[in-house]
Parts: sequence; C-alpha cells; structure tokens
Amino acid sequence: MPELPEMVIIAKQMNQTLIGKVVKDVSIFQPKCLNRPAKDYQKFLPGVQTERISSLGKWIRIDFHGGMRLLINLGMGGEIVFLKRNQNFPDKTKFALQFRDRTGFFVTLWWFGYIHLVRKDENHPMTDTLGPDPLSLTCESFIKLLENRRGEIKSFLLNQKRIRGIGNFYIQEILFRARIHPRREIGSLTQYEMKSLFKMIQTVLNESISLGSSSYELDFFGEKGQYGLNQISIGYREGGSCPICQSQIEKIRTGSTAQFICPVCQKSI
Amino acid sequence: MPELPEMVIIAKQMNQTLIGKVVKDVSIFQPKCLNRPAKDYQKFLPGVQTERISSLGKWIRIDFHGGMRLLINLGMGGEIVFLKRNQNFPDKTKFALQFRDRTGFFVTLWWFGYIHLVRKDENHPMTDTLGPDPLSLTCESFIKLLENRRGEIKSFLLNQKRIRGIGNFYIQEILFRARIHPRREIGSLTQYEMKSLFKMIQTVLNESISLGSSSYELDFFGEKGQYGLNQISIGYREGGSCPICQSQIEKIRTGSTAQFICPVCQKSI
DNA sequence: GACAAGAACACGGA
DNA sequence: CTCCGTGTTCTTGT
Repeated sequence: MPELPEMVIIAKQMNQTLIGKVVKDVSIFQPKCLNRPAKDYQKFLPGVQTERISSLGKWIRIDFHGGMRLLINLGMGGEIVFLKRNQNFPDKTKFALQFRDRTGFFVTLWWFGYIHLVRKDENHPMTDTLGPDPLSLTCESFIKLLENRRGEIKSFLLNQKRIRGIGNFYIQEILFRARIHPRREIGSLTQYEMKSLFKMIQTVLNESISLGSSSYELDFFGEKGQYGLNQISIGYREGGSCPICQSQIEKIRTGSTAQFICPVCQKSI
Repeated sequence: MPELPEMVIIAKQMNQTLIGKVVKDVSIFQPKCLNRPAKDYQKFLPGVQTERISSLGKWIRIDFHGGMRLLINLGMGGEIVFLKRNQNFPDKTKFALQFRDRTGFFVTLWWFGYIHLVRKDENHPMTDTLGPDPLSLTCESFIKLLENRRGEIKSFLLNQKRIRGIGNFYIQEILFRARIHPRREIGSLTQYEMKSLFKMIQTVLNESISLGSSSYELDFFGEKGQYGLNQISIGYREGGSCPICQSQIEKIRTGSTAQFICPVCQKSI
C-alpha cells in the first residue's frame, strides 16, 4: 500500500538521518525477498558509507560509496523505520542495517516485497523499466504519454512501466477529482480531461506529501502522516454519498483491483 | 515471417529507388491495418517527397520531407514490391503509393500487418518501444541485456522490446549454431554460451543479408533471396539428422511457436 | 476463502 | 511471436 508520497517522505527522512554513516551489521530474517544469497549482503555492505537515498516510484534506493546500491520495495505493505542507538528491532523485522554509531533501520514486510542488492552499474529490470516520475512531468509530456495508447486509463496509470508510483489508494481520489471513470478508454479522453487528470495527479500526490503522506502508513520515524479521510472524497466510502452530487458511491471492480466511484460524476460513457 | 534481414534488404532497395520521388496517389484496400482514417493518408501524402527509408527490426520506416512518416510491418507474411512505370498492382494489393513519375510500390499482407501514418514527432508505441538492433550491439552490450533477466532465452530473443528483428525463422539456426536449447533459463547461461549466442546472431543475420535474405520471401524487386536450405542446419528438417552428431532432429513446442532442435547438441540441462 | 502487487504466461481481437 | 491489452495464476500471511 505505500505509494509515491510515502516513499518521498521516507527517502527525505532517511537522507536527513543516515547520510555518511558507515554500515556495521546486516541482519536478514527473510531470504526469499533477496535477489542474491544473504552472505553477499554480509560481504558487500559492512564498511561502506551511505551516499544518498532517493525514491523511485514505490521503491527506496540507497546508494553507498564504493558502488553498491540497496533497492527496497515494500510490496503490499510494510515499513522502513529508524532504529535508535542500541534499540532492538521488533520481532516482525525482515531485514535490518546497523551503522557504526549504533543507530540503524529495520524493514518489515507484510507480504511480497523486495530488498535487492546491486552494483550501481548493474541491470535491475524491476527499476530500470519504471516509467517517468509523475511529479516531474509537465502537462504536455503527460499528454504525450497517453498519445496513441490503448486500454483503460486506470490500468495505464497503475502500470509502473508507464508512470511510476501511483497505486490503488491515490488513483481513486485522482480519478474522482478529475471526474473520469476508471474504465474509460485512453483514446476517448478529451484534451480537457487529460489536463484535469494531470492536474489532479499533481494535486493529490503533492497534497499528501505536504501532509507527511498517508495516515494509514508509518514514516521513517514510525509516525503516521496526515493524509486521511478528510482528504479522501469517495475512497472506502461504500454506500456513502458523493460530495458533489449526493449520488450513492459504488464499489466496482477494475481488473484485479476494487475501486469506489461516483456513478454520476464519473460516467463511463 | 519477414524478419530483420529481409527488412534490411528491402529498405536498402527502396533507398536506391525511391528517394526524392514525390507522392501522387495513395490506394487503400484494407483500412483495418491503418492507424487513422484512410482519408488522412490521402490528405497528407500526395505532394510530399520521400526523404529516407530505414528498417527498424521487422518494420520499414519511410520518412517524407515535411514531417510525415509511414511505418509498415508485414506481420505474419507479406511483400513490399516496386511498381514499374504504369504497371498495375496485383489484386492482392492492400496498399499502394504511386509517385509523379508513375512508378510506385504496393504492399500485400497475408494476415495481420500494419501500415501506419504518423508525424515524425508523434508517439508510436509499437516502434518507440523496440529493443536495440542486434547488429549494432557489441558482445558486452548484448551480455548486459541478459544480465538479471529471467525466463527462457528463446522468449527473450523473440521479444521485440528486448532486441528487435529476430523471429521464429532465424532463431532456430541461431540457437542451434550456438548449441543452446530454446528453453534454457537466461540465468543459467555461461559467459561462453552468451558469447556464442552473440556471435551466432551476428553470423546468421549477416549471412542472410549478404545473400540477399531468405529464399522464402520476395525482396523489393520481387526476387527471392539466396538464404535457404543450404544455410539452414536443422530448421524444417523433422526426422532428418543433426549435421554435427547425427542425432535425429526433433520438433518441439516453445511457447506458441514450434522449433526444430538437435536433442543432443542443444541439451536443455 | 479473500485479498493485494507484480511477473509470467495464456488468451482473444485486430 | 505479430503485437496489443487483458485475464489468470502464482507467490504469502492474516
């Protein structure tokens, strides 16, 4: 469930906290989410210094001096949390890094997630093929992305290869605010609708970032964000009513995901 | 069935023949392979001059002065053939361009194919997402393409988004000459095998180009190439014997395609 | 059993 | 494999 805004916040907090620290220990409790043997992590990480942390869609990327990189994806849910000096990590910890100053961080994963170790110059198909960052797009470049594309708009926006970082939580608010039905054909969208959509992607994601991200997730310091029910027009309000037209909110299926919509404001046409 | 070598030859012949000619007429007999209404072709093409023809994997790209571009993919089989002065085009013609000098060319398609008209600066997802040209790769860059990729080697090489222009005709010879089973996992290939594979991709494709491409296809002047049974070790020789070890050649299924292999030389491991 | 993201694979449509 | 989009399956743990 963590999406772009959560990752932006976590990356920022990690940058403020971890830059320059030298890795002392690596602890691994769930080897299945790794891309190489656990002993490679033990071999390459101790002794190296953190250089820069960034977010890439739903991924956190930790670059170390000397050429290695850790790529973390929390999958359907999880946390990356700072570990205070000498604090023990919780039982649910799947992975932890500890630094020479005895601080560190731990990672929990509910279901599927990845903690991959690569050289910076190594191919990593899951992140190399991500689409552009929605917050770095201009309206023109966003509309260009949609040009000559087929399929439903929701599938497109959730496809990380097309545009990175949007998941099933924020998409609902984005589409509602743009008054676009999730199953609309891309080719049927008007210029006006595409502009709306662009604007609402920016608005919703930036609003969440400015509020410290979702109140359903924990940030790097274990705190909840402030983007919650007050910001959400229709998501998770089945049987409630549309704030615009008072129609009854419906829950529909879109591919393998569910979505709340207003059947009037978001006409499928 | 036309693949990279056929397209290289056709593009070369079109370049020698058509550059600078000015379009007079467009004839369309099968609108379903177009990406826009037939009348757009009539509107944008007459009066413009051909600038350059190139091949992109299995596509032919015709650039015109003034910003338009025609993209042709013959799909499962077809021809692009020069039309002599005042020659009528055959009944099976699906598309034809005629120039002011009364020469031209026609396109036939067996089944599915595309004849798309775009502005040069317009998105065209089918060609924008093609992988690199195999004949422009170095061995190092080819091996890099395979790094950290999962799945079977044949699927990878046939996937036009990974590497462009290889189809089910040439892949059989390439894999046999490299002694690699089509279902081998990419991650299991040794350095030596990847080098072999690279070498054989280059060898087979270049050999076909130097022979004027496949003898099963027609070039731009309606002639067959010389790359045929003499060059093919095991393809389409079910029940025959391997030229290396005399084992009986087998026909196996690989995904949705069939493939002839030597069960001894191309061990699946 | 439902659920969720993503990858791999199969399917139908053009 | 001709290519697209979409559907299914598989993963895992509550």
